[in-house]
Order: sequence, then structure tokens, then C-alpha cells
Amino acid sequence: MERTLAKELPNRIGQRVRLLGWAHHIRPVGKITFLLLRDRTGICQAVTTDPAKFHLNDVKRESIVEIIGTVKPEPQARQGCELELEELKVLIEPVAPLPFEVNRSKKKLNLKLDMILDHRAFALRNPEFGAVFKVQAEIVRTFAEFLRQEGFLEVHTSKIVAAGTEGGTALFPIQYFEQKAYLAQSPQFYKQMLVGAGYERVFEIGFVYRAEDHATSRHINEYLSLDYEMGFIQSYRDVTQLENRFLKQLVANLAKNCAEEIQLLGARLPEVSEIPEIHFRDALEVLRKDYGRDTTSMLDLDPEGERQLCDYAQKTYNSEFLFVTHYPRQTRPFYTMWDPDDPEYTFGFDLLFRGLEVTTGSQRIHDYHQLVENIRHFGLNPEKFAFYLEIFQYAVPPHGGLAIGAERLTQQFLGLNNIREASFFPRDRFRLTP
RNA sequence: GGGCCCGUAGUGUAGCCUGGUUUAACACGUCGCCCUGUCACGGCGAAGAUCGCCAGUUCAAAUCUGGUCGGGCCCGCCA
Repeated sequence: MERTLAKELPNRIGQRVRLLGWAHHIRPVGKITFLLLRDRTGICQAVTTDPAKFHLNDVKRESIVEIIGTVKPEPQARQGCELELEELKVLIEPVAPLPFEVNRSKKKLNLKLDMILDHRAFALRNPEFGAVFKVQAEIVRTFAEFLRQEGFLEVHTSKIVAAGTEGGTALFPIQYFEQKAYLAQSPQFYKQMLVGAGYERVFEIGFVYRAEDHATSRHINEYLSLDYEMGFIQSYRDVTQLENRFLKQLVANLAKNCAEEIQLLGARLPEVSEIPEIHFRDALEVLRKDYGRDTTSMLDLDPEGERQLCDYAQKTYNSEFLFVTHYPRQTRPFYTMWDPDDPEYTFGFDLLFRGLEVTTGSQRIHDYHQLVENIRHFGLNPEKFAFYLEIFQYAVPPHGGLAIGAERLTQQFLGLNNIREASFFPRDRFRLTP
């Protein structure tokens, strides 16, 4: 007898079906007992007026069971139908007490994050914890699908690198046979090199590593970076406008394909129209005038400033997104193109979403001599970057790109308190397992 | 790297300031009994904690002090 999935039950009314899954909840109510069975598609209800016949009261929660029965319409059941239990077999029983319940709401459970992460695989059985990653999968899927539509090639570049790339961020050193190497903090150089290689448009979805000693609700040391890089652009706006269109498609796809998960998590999807942009200089002026901030020595936005600018964007443009553009030259990496009309500022931008930076990008320098000059300007040695610079000697088109933190985007879409909730097995300053 | 905060049954908390009527309380879970429409089911009962660990103060420490280990949040930096 073929397996029927929980979600398919309403299409099987009148039929005798067989289901496999976990005993999510056994709820005796007088002479009748309900068995809630959970599989990858959801939860369905079986019922019997003879629980003793099936030894239902001896079935432990989270046992794997096989049930057979006839589907009958039942307006009082959540699915509008339920399974009249005819056979029940316990296939696999838990051999240890459950660390906590998985059949209650996240709010009701009120678990400390550490408890969730210590028992991560088990915790994901809770539909709410699990739903986060169905949404994340849709985010990643849409990113790839959208960029393929736009003529981008999906690439995968090495995460083992020889040189410290962008400076600033700390790198994890690793021993690579007799050489010293590092875990990549970004696919930055490689995606630019592949634009120069003639692919023009590439995107990459891969983990990157940052050895930052931070401990906050928005940082992890290994995160999934959604990167793209595109050649033959007119300006950085080609890059930001593409992201704007991606976000439109993403919200549409989430509404269509993740409605249940969004609802379960109590999340609200944002409206995406034309995302407003603000010059860094003007952003500081807003912070100074509207929020009373002292911006005299501000070369970058602090988290409070990011929240305030999002508040401003909401009030002024009715947008939950805001591009902040033209960051000062000294705070952006050496490959960032500066504004020739205003050389203190660059064509580098961030995307803020609900108070948090979720994207960094820029137009890059494509002229070989200018790039070498800027590496020196930052006090770095161009010889160290020879592998990267080589292709620029052979003509690279004007190009730009960006990187989105997948976990951060998930966190912001779903209103999660901590980025670790949006990572299956997060790596932070102290956590290396599971 | 800097600052602030938290460790009490399987889980989440109260009690701690102001040490002693505490036999360490409550909710969920677990176990037992009852309930024919539950979906956070309900009712009655039971078991379950040497209060993170070590030392000190005291007649007396979950409670005060110091150390230690584990954890959280914010800042710097970043996605």
C-alpha cells in the first residue's frame, strides 16, 4: 500500500490510506482519542473510539508510526477531514526522554536559544523552527532563479584562499600542507575575475567565514553569502535596481509559496516598490537634524543610525527598505570606485531593511592602473594581489555587484530575534557543535 | 577587545535586595485515574531539584562576598 502524505488527506476522502510519520500528539478526550501525525508536509489527525485496541495510550510522543485507516469528512477537524484509525504500528520509539516538547508554539515553549541549538535537529521538528528554513530555501531558490532569468551564470569559487582579501575583517588561518592559507571571507575577487573572464554576469551562493570576535544577535562567523557581479554597467544603479527587482520577485514568491510558513511565524511581508536611496552625506544630515545625532566624526553608520534611517525611510517614503549610497572612501575596500565628481565618496552602497544592513555592494574599479594606485593608497602591496590584478591588465568592463547575507535577510523577513535562529547549525564565537 | 546582565526539577520561570514559618513555589512535560470532538483539551492525584561549581562570612546561605565555569545582550566591526 502506497504512502499518503499528511497534506494530501483532503484529496483522499472515502479512501483507505497508509501514512508514515511522527506521533506529534496523542490527545485522549474521554472514550475517543486523537492521534496527530506529522510528516514533512504537515500534520494530520487520526481518531478512534477504541484507543485500547491500538494501545494508543502506550504510544510515546515522537515515535515513528505507521497508520492505516479510512479518510472521512469531519468539519470539526482542522483539515476538514480525518482518518478513522484501523491499524497502528509503532515502528521506532525514542530511547531517551525528549529534551522539550516540539508540539507547542515557540511562544509557549519560551526556550532559551542555547537549548534550541544544543538540540538543533530535534528542535527543527517543531513546525515553527522548521518553517524558518522553508522560507530561507525559497529566498535562496528565488535568488538563483531570478538571476538565471537575467542571464547570470551560477559559479562556485574556492573557499580556501592565500591572501587576506579585503583587509579589516579577521580571517581564519588554516594549514594548507606546507603553506599558510585562510578561509575566504568573501568570493569578491573571484566573482570580479569571472566577469573579466567574459561571463559578464555571475552569481554565487556559498558560505563565507569571518573570524570576528563579535557576539551579537546579528553576527555569526560562518554565513551564507548571496553574491552577484555584473559587467557592462552604466552605474552602481544597475546593481541596486537589479536587487530591487529581485526583492519584488522574492516577496511575490514568498507570498505564493510560503504563505503557511509566514502565517505560522506571524511574519509580515514588506511592500517593495521603488526602493528610495539616500547619499551618505544626506543620511548624516537626516541623523543630525531629525534624530539629534552628533555626526561630526561619523564615517560609517552605527546600528542606531541604521535603525533611525529606516524609521526615516518609513516616514518619508513609506518604505521598509533604503539604499544608502556613496559611503566615504576610507571606509570601503580598495576595489570600490570613487565618485570622480566628489572623490571623498564612493559608488558603494548598503541596503538597509527594517533597521539592519542586509546588503553591501558597489561599482568596482575596472581600470588596471587606477586599481593598483588605490591598493597603494590603502597602504597595501599590489604584488600580494597579483593573482587578482592579472585579468585587469587585459581589459575588464565597468562592473559592480553586491552580497546579501542570507541568514540576515531571513531574520529580517521573519522578525527573528537572533540570526542563529536562521542558521541550521550556526558557528559563533563559542559554538562549534552540533 | 570594551560595557551590562543571567545560571533554581526534563523545559520555562518565581523566590535572592531585606539570610531563619521553605517541607524551595508555579506553569508545561512525565506517570496514574476520570472525561465521546479535542486541536495550548479539561478534572483529580503522584513522582521529579543536594538552587552551575569551589571557597569564604555566619549559630544559620538558593539568598551575602570572592573566585571559577557556562550562557545572554549591547557596542566596536560587519552581511
